[in-house]
Amino acid sequence: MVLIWGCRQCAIEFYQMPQTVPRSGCSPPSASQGERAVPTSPADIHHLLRLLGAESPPEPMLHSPPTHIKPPPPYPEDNNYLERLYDLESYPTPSPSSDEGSIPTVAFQPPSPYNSLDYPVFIKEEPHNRLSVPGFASPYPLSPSGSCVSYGSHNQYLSPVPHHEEYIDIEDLLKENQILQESVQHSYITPKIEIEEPRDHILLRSALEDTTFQKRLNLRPIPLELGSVKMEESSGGTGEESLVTPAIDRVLSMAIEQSKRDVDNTCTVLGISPDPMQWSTSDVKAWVMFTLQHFNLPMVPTEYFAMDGAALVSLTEDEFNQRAPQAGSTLYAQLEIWKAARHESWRSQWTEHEQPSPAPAPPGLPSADDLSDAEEDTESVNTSASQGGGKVKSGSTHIHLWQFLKELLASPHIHGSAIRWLDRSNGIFKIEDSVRVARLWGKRKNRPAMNYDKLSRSIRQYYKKGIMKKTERSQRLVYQFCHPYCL
DNA sequence: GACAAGGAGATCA
DNA sequence: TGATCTCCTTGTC
Repeated sequence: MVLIWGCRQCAIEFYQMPQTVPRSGCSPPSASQGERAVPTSPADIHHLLRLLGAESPPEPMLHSPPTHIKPPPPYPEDNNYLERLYDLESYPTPSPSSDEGSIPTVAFQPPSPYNSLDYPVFIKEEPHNRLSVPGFASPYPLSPSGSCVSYGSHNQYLSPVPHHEEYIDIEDLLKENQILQESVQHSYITPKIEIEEPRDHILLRSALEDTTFQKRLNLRPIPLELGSVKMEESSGGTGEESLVTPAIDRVLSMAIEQSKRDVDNTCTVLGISPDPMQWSTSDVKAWVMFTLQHFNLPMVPTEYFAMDGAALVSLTEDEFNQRAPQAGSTLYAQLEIWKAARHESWRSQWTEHEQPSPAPAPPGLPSADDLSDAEEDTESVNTSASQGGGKVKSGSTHIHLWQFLKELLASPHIHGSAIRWLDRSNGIFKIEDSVRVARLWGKRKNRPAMNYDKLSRSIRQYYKKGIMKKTERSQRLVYQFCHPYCL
């Protein structure tokens, strides 16, 4: 690995590495204060910036000179020596009165073995020409003038930083600056760095767009914009606290965890494997219908997805859109999450504890076959109990009330006049006909004396269990499933 | 009167 | 033993 260019102004160093290239360029000169380069998951920082809605993300500044490298403007008489190489108009200069706020934070690719993870580490540039990287001490001192240097050939800069009272040879300074610019221009042209074509990472997009976990944890959602994430300046924090890496990693981690839970919950509800490759044709149909319903998307004929999981996985997004013009993208994106899930650890947990083939549905819940047959009259199956193959049909008396209510809600063409969704995405539903719902419940449970008073008492028991709750604006006969029971 | 909320004991798998 | 049923009281609309 050879350092090919180092920029003092950006505190970034480009190394020519066997398999890695710096994919994050300098912070755009137009970036406002407080707008910082954003790290991402170890998977791919650049992909994340693109997937966050950026159709034309900022190009890495590898083939054109940075606009902030230009002759220094005239300076006030008491300017610090180090400030002379800063473009005060295009980039914030570290304030002598504060270490925060104006400290540029940029992507930095430290040499291995300091960065075995092979992705940019974010550092801040501190006063006195020192680089500060959590867990990493740079072996390369900066030039005392603060200019960009190639440490491979300019390691003569080992002297302490001179104070501004010391004598400065302006000719040496200008000469150094000239060398710097030539070096910069050369390094922008000569490196033959192949930038991997980013691909949209739908898993992360979906995870980041889902803010339910942030709401539950009382976190403030981070606004995602084109190619960048604006972070609030930390107020009064230390330098390390101002780094966005831990924060964004935490959000990403929680988002991915949320996706894991969603997948697990859907597996439980549908009784299918978390691995789409193992899905049968009926599993595929069940998953498609479940996803369409979950996202309030228009239904499509299940014949369009009459295929097993392996065939489904091989479909392109265009092929999804051909089969479901209004829902294809969502189905494709959801399948991406599931495809990613099969590589994750929780899959092993599933296979260890729950063998899904054949997958028994949770007691009372509609199985995959059930969901694929929307014409089933749940009122007529109240006497059918466990069936062969390990699956429990929807007529089992061993069923929880909340499951039964969801079963009714899943058949709006049959029970829509008795119970219906008001806000499917938030799990809010309304009992339109309390007598009928209670009668259905009593029929299912073989409790002829069941009435709505008793049923509602059972529903209220769910409040303490966190299964259901009253809506924020209390309405009669309106209840809300708590997450994840609303899935 | 219908419904909400909740206490308390009984019942069932 | 947990989930639900059953009965009850109190309060609100």
